[in-house]
Amino acid sequence: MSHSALKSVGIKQIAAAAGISIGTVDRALHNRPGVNPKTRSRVLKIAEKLGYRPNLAARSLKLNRRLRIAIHLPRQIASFFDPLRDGVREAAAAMHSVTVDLTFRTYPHLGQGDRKLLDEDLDREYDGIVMTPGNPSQVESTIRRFTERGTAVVCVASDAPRSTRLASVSVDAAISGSIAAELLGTVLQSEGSIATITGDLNTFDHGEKLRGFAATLATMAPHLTLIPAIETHDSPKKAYRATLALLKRKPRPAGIYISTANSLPVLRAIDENGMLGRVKVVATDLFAELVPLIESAGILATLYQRPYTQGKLAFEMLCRYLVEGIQPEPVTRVAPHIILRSNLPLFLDRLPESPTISTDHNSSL
Amino acid sequence: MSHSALKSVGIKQIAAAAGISIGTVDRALHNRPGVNPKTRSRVLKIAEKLGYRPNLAARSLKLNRRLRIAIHLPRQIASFFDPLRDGVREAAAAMHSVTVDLTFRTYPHLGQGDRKLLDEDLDREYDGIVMTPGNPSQVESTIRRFTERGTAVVCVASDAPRSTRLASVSVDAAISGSIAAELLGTVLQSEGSIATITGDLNTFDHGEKLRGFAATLATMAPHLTLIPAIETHDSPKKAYRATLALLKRKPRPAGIYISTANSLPVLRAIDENGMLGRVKVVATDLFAELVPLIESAGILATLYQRPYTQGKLAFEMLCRYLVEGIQPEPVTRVAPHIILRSNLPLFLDRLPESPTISTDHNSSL
DNA sequence: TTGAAAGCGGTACCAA
DNA sequence: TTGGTACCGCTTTCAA
Repeated sequence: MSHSALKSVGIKQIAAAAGISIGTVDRALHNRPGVNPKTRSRVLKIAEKLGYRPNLAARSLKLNRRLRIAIHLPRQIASFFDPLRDGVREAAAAMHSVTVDLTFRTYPHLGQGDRKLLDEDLDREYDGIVMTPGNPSQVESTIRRFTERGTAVVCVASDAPRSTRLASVSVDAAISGSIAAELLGTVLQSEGSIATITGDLNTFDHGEKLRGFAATLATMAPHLTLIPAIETHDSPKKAYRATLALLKRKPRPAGIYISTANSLPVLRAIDENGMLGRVKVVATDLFAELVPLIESAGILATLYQRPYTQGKLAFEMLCRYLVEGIQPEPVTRVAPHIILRSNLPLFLDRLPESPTISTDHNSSL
Repeated sequence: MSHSALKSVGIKQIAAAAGISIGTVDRALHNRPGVNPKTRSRVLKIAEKLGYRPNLAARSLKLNRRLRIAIHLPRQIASFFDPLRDGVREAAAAMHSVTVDLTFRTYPHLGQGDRKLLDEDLDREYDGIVMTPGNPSQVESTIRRFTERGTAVVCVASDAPRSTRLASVSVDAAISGSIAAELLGTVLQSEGSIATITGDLNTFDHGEKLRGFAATLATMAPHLTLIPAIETHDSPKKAYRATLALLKRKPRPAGIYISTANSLPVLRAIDENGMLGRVKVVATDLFAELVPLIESAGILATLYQRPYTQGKLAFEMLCRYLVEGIQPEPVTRVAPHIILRSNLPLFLDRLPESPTISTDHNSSL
């Protein structure tokens, strides 16, 4: 099995072994036209036997490729998408074999202007695109047109499972919901009702979270009753008002699961009612304003979706595919981190410090 | 700030701009002897202005380096160190710019034969070593001798903070302990006592875990009393007997924190006393036998130390340093994953399937 | 102190 | 269908 590759074999040694020229070896190895089938199979066999591994440094030196990749993400919610962009940038900077042209394209909200911006880029001949599908049914056709033109599309943060995207990277949304249910079920040991607050149930990720939450609550915490989900559509005002209404219910909900990173208005409403720490809250993601609330046990836990890691993984996949032709796993599910009071310090250095205004821009690496 | 690097600048462009030859440019850029200081500074300035980034593909093609790296790890506990080795292998396989010669060196237990094996490798001229320090004071001198000979040492899974190691990668042990304390403190709401079971308090990692556990228990769960720690020194028999003795105490401990991956004998003893699920247990790491116990709520949670990630990170650091000369962060702390019933499925695919017998071997990539 | 040139291992083009 | 060769950007050796 193991080849003592003390002297690495190249096309030269293959050519010598086959008694032909390196040009022919190259053509054979790459299925290029104009090679005698017999020669070809002989070359392939020798290459296999010698354990030939192409020297990627030499290849990339010669080809000197440029990869044009567009990153289509919403500006909101910045505490999530900014680090996601950082992850992409970091991964791009680590690419040694290729020059990567990154173009960041930014639209206001999930599902708000995303499609228009994508359409603008249709004829810009990108090699690949990283994007977050808001409402999948609205972007499926656009994704299809990209892939038909040879642009590989990777979904990040949410998925469009029925589209022609190459791959997707996101947290396992159903399990995120399950974790929230288990945590609330463990802490709340007597009967009570539980509310859930989400962004938009049409977004695949959001819907999955609530399905997972409901399922686990039913099995692991049957003493807790689930109140129908509230959709805020990323509107702080709506979220705030809905929470106020929630807290007026009789009986008052014992716990709340906020499945979007947009949790501040909800928490403000809870705080103003003096219920912080009394209503048990599981939030989503991490940003500066959440830190004191976790430290003071104002919220029970937050499920950190590791945006940086997601961006990095999505980009790495896309590049491996474009450069080496390696087909990625269609679905990669990142495990969310459960952030409690005790392990919060581990995550503080990943907080985006200053909420800088990010504008569309182009960076060449 | 941003250079429109549309045509990437190389030493050729610098040479042209300076009106000299590429040979001199190279010498100037690399601080090689025999360059007029004035010429040198002029070259550096131009390189800076042009935003010169060396073409790593060309460099590695020319240099065609081989990196010799030894991986010194214990065989036990395999469920931890096997995936750690996999992480190293994976990272090595992903190295494109260099040929990596990996040599795996394996000794029975942490702190048992590690030093002898290291000494054997002293004059083998490795470029780097990845190792787990058992008792730091015992390996510090060996680490020093390696670094003096120009072999970079990276510690993984535990640290030897006072040694001359280049860097260390491990979970944040103190916080692992804190998490365990917080979980037990949340679930156990009435008064009671808590036991801790560890490997060897001399191992940096183990000591830190217990310190973190004790500190957090005192502040976040003052209703729980801490029983003095039990050291098992990786002996299953000792662990089993100590647990039996523990369960005979009056009052019986309400919770147990097992801070080593060697938890099976403890759990067996608990099970045989019919106390599984009644005594709340927080374990460490993940392996096949633990899975049904988590699924059935026989244990509360396990703190997964992500051995695969640790191995990958340690190796990547070492290589970045050896290849690009980039000084790594001296200390990298990985956040442990809190595995509960609900998120267990996310981690099952990382389980080592068949406990294959691993022998020392050499693999060339 | 500097310049000129040979190659590292592939790819691609032109000639046979 | 094949062989020969220039070239990618950098390092290194030899000559000036």
